[in-house]
Amino acid sequence: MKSFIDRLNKAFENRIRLGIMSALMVNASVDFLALKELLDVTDGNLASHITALEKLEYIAVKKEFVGKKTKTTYMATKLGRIEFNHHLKALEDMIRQSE
Amino acid sequence: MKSFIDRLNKAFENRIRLGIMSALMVNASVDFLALKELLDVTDGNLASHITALEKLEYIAVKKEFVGKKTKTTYMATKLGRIEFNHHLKALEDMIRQSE
DNA sequence: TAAAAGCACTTTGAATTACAAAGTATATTA
DNA sequence: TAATATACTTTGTAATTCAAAGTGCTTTTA
Repeated sequence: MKSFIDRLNKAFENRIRLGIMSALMVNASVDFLALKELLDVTDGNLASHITALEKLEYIAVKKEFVGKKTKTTYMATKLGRIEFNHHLKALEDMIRQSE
Repeated sequence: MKSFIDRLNKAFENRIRLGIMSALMVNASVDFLALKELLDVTDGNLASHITALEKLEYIAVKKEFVGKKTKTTYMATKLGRIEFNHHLKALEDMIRQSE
């Protein structure tokens, strides 16, 4: 039998990654600057957490041109949504010690 | 205005400390061995997380004699319960992006 | 039009955190 | 009495997190 904490996803343990995912769960897409302001982090720090979530394929990046400038937006992938919901369920179960 | 992630309590970011607190929220008291088995961690690791929560006065230790042997049990303090509930509320707010 | 500033990063290095393993003291069981 | 168990502490390392600085491009400002 798996313990409660093993069902928690390590990718979402960090508050910033949790914040990124939360933002991308309620908003179809969010850009870099908005995330940076929402989470109040340095851009280097944000970029590295974004990269971590990207590598896991929990979030996807879209780069498009607005005139000559690139605009980068992020969104949760299907997998990311599934895993995040699992994580939340595991959290809930642990807190309520159900099962 | 405080961002969502600032309202999360760093003490509860780690999964093991989160697990300890969860266990102590639903059980009046839990002993070392039970926590160790519940969380499936080495005793050194568990002890250090317990110490961290103790220093913050989120949990309290009770040592009593059962015959000649000491029995150690842990329980959440009033402060610990308050802070944990705040943390859960902050988590919820962040996930639902309310406020 | 040259300089400054903004955006979205990457790289670097350092501080913090988390962890296993080993050691300790006491008590119990074989 | 030797082995095992409990509840730790100590030590050292590995992993994680983070700020700061640097980069390349674009836009704004003087």
